[in-house]
Amino acid sequence: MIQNTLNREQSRQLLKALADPIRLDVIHALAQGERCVCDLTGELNLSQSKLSFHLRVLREAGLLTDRQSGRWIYYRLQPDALAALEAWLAELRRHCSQSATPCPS
Amino acid sequence: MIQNTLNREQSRQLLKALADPIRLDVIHALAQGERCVCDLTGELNLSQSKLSFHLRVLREAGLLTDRQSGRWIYYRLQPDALAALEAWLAELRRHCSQSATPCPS
DNA sequence: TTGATCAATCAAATTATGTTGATCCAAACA
DNA sequence: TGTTTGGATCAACATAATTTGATTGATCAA
Repeated sequence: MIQNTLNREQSRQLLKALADPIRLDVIHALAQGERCVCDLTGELNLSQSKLSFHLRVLREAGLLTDRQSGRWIYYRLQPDALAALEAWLAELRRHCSQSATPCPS
Repeated sequence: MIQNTLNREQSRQLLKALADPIRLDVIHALAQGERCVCDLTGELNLSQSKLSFHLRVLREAGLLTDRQSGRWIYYRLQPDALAALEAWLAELRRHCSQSATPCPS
């Protein structure tokens, strides 16, 4: 996530990745700080392949980054992605309160 | 959307509602201001029942409100819902940069 | 080396979501 | 009234996402 303004497709990817209960559990766990995959499986009580699937979705959306150290892999939240979504939301509500011209127009 | 801090389920509802290309088109259209359903079908080139389905999802998530005037129904964005999501995102990135304690722990 | 462990990946089965066309309801107008 | 129009809803179908269990590759320790 380099730029700060998301296009429609980028924001959709982020939103879709976030819109799942298990992935929100992961996100909340990582909001406390970086964690190893093996710790997450225990903490969230998930099967290994299930967690791995959801981590991949989040990583490919740009919400997480990972680093390897020995045989362990550590994941952390990518704050830029969250900030970009925030900016996108803020932009949306700038003009939205304007009333419609009555139909039939 | 009364309160300002979302729980996990509320944020998931909002995110899920937003995570769809057609619904994002609707959201972007309404970000310009209120619109009548009949205008939206034309503007977004959607069948009536399809648009109605997606409007319902957005409305039930709390992202839109509607008002009736004669036989037309006008939808608008609910800025509080967007603001609540923004706050939720901001909270997530507060502590997320802390490194993990190395495994095995 | 060999065996054990961490984690990614795959195919098959399951579940959840979105689409379509028809039908229904209420408001407006003749 | 009867008819038209805007919009919601429904059931059947189509598509997409998730879960599961098995397999694989890489790292490390014995």
